[in-house]
Amino acid sequence: MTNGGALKELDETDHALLEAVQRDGRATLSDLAVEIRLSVSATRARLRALEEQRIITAYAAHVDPEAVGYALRAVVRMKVNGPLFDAEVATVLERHPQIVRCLRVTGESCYMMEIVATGLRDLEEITDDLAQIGPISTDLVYEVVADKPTPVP
Amino acid sequence: MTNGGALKELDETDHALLEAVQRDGRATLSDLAVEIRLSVSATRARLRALEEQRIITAYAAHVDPEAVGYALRAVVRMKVNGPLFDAEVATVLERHPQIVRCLRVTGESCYMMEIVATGLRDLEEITDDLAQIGPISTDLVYEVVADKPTPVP
DNA sequence: GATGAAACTCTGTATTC
DNA sequence: GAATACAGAGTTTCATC
Repeated sequence: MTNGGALKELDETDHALLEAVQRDGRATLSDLAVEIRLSVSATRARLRALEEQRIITAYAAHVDPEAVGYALRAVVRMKVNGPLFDAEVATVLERHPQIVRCLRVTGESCYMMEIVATGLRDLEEITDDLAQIGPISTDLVYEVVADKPTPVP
Repeated sequence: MTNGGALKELDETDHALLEAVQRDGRATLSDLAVEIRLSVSATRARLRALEEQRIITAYAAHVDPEAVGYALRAVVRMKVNGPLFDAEVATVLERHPQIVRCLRVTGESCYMMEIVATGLRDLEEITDDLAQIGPISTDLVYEVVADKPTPVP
């Protein structure tokens, strides 16, 4: 029987594997095997285990928003008065795929969102929608200074 | 000669390809070819072009921070008085891989950061370091409500 | 965890529309 | 620009040690 969920301690080799596959998600098993100094089959077994334990949650290509036409990136903070605005927020998130990230955080019931937009007009449309839910404050992003993978301690 | 950089209009097929490869970064060319209804060689040509134009910037595995021991996630906003604190910020980013994201934004010369930490003690160590650069405000993240790929318009 | 053989995938080149 | 086809190299998979 396969063990789909049980958490095991991650050893140094697992850490190296996670590090490698975050750096290059398209690396072949053979590449990874060389990197972590294991056979291909052992590498595959470990990678599978990490996937099945949902430690690796996905593999994805990164697309540069600017290169596909989003000249702007903004951070929007939104306060909500009541306790549960999950439904309203979910609706807006579904309506606007350009809200690429949304966090619910402490401090005056805030949501923090990251939005990509083709221009100010485009951004305004989304923020107008958000402002219906609660008071917002919008900051434009000058630069993504860092966007790093999860470190493996 | 190959065309490494020139920007071309992306058509529907390119959009479908970007969408597919963001959803599954490990999909084989054959998989992608089926999905976008093109031959393998045409699919490969388009994927190459997207990579060479730096529209696809990377492929990466996503690792769940919680699953590798980071119980906490925090958003830290930092104000800096002077104009260029890039060097100081770069140093802290290098010293703390747990600062997984850093944006430079409008509004009182702010940096916004996302940090993963094993606990409050761990988080405190990083925020103490940041507080040396400028005044900070820290919010804990209750929930990552959404983390979506770049939409292709 | 390693090995090796079979099946599959990728890459480059050539041909045709 | 795209489809088809072919071959060699590389990769994955699985049974076996």
